[in-house]
Amino acid sequence: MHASRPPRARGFRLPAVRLGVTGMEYRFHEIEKKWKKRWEETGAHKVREDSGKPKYYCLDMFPYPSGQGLHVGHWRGYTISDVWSRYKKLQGYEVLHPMGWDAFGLPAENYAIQTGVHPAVSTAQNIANFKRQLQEIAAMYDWDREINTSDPEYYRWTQYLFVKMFEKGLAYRKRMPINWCPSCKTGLSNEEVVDGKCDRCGSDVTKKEMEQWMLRITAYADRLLADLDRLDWPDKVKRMQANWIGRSEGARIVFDVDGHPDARIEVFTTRPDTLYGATYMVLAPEHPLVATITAPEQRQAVEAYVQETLKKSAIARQIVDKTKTGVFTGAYALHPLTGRKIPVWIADYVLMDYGTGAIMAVPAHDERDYDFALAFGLPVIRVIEPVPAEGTNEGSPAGGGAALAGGLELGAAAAEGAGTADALPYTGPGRLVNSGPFDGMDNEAAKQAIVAELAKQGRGEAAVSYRMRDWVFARQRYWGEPIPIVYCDQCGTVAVPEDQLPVRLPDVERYEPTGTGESPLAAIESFVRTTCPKCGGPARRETDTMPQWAGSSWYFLRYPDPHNNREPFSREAVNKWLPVDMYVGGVEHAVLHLLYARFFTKVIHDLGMIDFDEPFQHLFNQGMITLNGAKMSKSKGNVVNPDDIIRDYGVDVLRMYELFVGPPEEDAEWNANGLEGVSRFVNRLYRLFMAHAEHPAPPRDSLRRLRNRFLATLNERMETFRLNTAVSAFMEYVNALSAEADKGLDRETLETLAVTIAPFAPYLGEELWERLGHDYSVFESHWPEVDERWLRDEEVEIAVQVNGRVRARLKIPADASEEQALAAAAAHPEVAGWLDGKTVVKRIYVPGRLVNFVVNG
RNA sequence: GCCGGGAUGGCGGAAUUGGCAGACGCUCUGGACUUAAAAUCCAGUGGGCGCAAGCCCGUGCGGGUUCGAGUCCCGCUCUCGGCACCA
Repeated sequence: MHASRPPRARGFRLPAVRLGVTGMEYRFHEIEKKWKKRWEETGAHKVREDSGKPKYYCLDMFPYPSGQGLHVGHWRGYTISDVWSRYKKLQGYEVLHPMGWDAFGLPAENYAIQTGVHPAVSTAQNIANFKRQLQEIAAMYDWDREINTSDPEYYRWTQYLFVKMFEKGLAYRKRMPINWCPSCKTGLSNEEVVDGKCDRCGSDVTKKEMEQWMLRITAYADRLLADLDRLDWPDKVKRMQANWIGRSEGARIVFDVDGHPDARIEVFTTRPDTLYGATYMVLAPEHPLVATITAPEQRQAVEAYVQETLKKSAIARQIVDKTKTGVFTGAYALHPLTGRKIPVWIADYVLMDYGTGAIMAVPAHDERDYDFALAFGLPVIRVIEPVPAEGTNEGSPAGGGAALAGGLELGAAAAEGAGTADALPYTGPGRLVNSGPFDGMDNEAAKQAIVAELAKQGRGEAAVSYRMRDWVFARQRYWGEPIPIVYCDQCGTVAVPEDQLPVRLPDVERYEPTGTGESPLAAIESFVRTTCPKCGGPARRETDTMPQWAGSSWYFLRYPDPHNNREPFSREAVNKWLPVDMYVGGVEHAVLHLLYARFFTKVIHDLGMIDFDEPFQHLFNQGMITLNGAKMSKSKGNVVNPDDIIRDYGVDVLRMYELFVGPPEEDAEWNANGLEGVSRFVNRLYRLFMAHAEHPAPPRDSLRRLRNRFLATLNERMETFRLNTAVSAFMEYVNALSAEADKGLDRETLETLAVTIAPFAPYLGEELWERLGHDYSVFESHWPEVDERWLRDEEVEIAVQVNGRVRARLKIPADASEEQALAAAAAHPEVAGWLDGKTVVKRIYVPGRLVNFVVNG
């Protein structure tokens, strides 16, 4: 808990307290109230489609409106994006900076199960509270464009997009094992399984075979990977997505099964070069061939093992200690090139949903296969021998280029390395042995050669596999978009036609699952029973709903045209505003949301509905705010409520502190003293400004110089997104102006201050701007230009070093020649002492920076 | 295990392409104003030695390159993320 502070009197002091004749107290509550009202009246935050200005789309990741409300950690991202939006507006852009609600989701449904309050009701309440809190931020959201994913007028179009995918074959049904909670009697998504237990009740999660709606995201794997290159995103996020997609190149190889002429085992491998080292095969326990090929005497053991595996959840199967288990099927595969008999096993270290669900095991060159072979006494055949690469000489301190010297050391290095490189399993590069016609071949070349030979015989081909799986798109939950599909005995699986959308979520009495693994919708007869859109005969509705990720996968396309009731968006509006220029949000969505949104965008592009195929040009991940080193959360009891801070310090101070707290992309610890410091600064700025606003002084060079330097510094810090140092720049500038203030401040200094502070502290910016006599909003003005002339000095101070140590500082003309600078430096009395009696062997001059004399003796 | 980020005063953090380490803020100390306090303003605040001028040390640790390294290279330590039987 943060130190609770006594309520401050500052904000509540009512009479205008005059502080001498020069200034007034900064009464933020009055100022906030005044400008809030004015913005409302003038429609200050409405986007003007016809302004003719260049567009800028600055988007926040829209929140799930939880019952917890916002804390100061949430404020950080919203502040960053709003400062950026306002900055862009002052630079002359028409800025779209919208906000909405990712309003479907499990918490509302769980709340309904506990209390019976309809999710629509609790969600509406939460949205009202969130909206109130978000309006406190003073962000320039255009609330006319508010989006709610649980609104039928919105999810109608989510369903529409699903239908389009269904028509394209991108949405399909598949029977597969999913996570299953035997106590809650419901299927669970991976997110709902924590450490192998049900997030709701804590029971051990098992697996259950169920029909699932899937989206064929793997069809886009290549493009999702390749197009990352075009994005201006943090490397970390790109890397996470690339890892998630997990492309690997290799080969698909077909093995015949001895005594089963119809059975063929297909494997995927990245190491076709090790084909001659395959000493056994492994099928995933769920593999369809298991039932076919298992020998009668092994059947009992195999079935027992399969049952045991199915009991484990995917999670439990992964967090085990990796001890290898498995059972021999009694069947033998035939090596595609030698015809050698290879025993076929099943083991849970082979996963059904990666590759082909079967592998050729090469224990000599794969750690997992080696462990398994060791555990079950299977043979190990070495087929790759390490070869000391020529020309490399890692031990040489001189680095590359010393090929001859390296060659001489080669013998010793090879002998030394041989002992370790001989050990199995060996996964490095080398030369083939025990591989028939391929012996002696480099293993990389052998990959090609062996695949070519297999292809010639029709027993294999080059192949690419992805770690990423297709997207399980069905949930057995109430509070989500109904999947718009109807099952007809005559016509089969039929999509609900466009003109019958939305399929509305009906009211239900009970939100608990039905017990059959179906969603609560299955219990509503009036919902389930329908007529087939094709033949008009009796039909049943799909009762599963979409996952929470559905609505957020395209919401950014809706903001440009949020009230369109004929289509999800007009092509023209979306092509005008998209791609999003700046997307601000937490890194926790690095993979799921951002990958799904990219996938949807590409699909929508391929449907011909939009011209671009990447939604977010620039992504920025803000760091979290921590308190006592931990992420803020109500359950941990370490939240700071923004309402309290606003009451005591005002909105502008909180905004500036959210930036000043640290580099925006890094986590930062909340510190009440730091907030106090920012508050002091804002008050100092206000007093300084007010002391001179009535009667500005005539301009003078020292102020011009300060102003232009400040602007140049600020611009640089804005453009590099170092917003914490941008706040520092204001502090430095105000400190410098304070030192000059006894001679007065000119009007341009004051105007610059008012305009540049406005994105950070919009209320204060407006107030100061008005105080200078303007009768229009500061945000209708322009970000000031830098006059380069004032950035140059006639005189610069340089450091004079002797042997790299600073011995004196010296002012010289900025345009001094090297000779002049060196002469002046050598003549400096402090320096002369250090040069006395020494020989100067080298002189370095870095213009505007320093002189260095290298001496010896 | 694999991939990646980070380590700078009492604290949060600044430092263009290698060029005056510690901007800015906090904390603390002293002073001004006040009957007093709060607020505000002024000065100081990395460590050591010194009356002082000043000198020496100092950016996680050990090496290296360079006239010069927080920054570049090699080898470590600790720490924080992500992935984790993906064939």
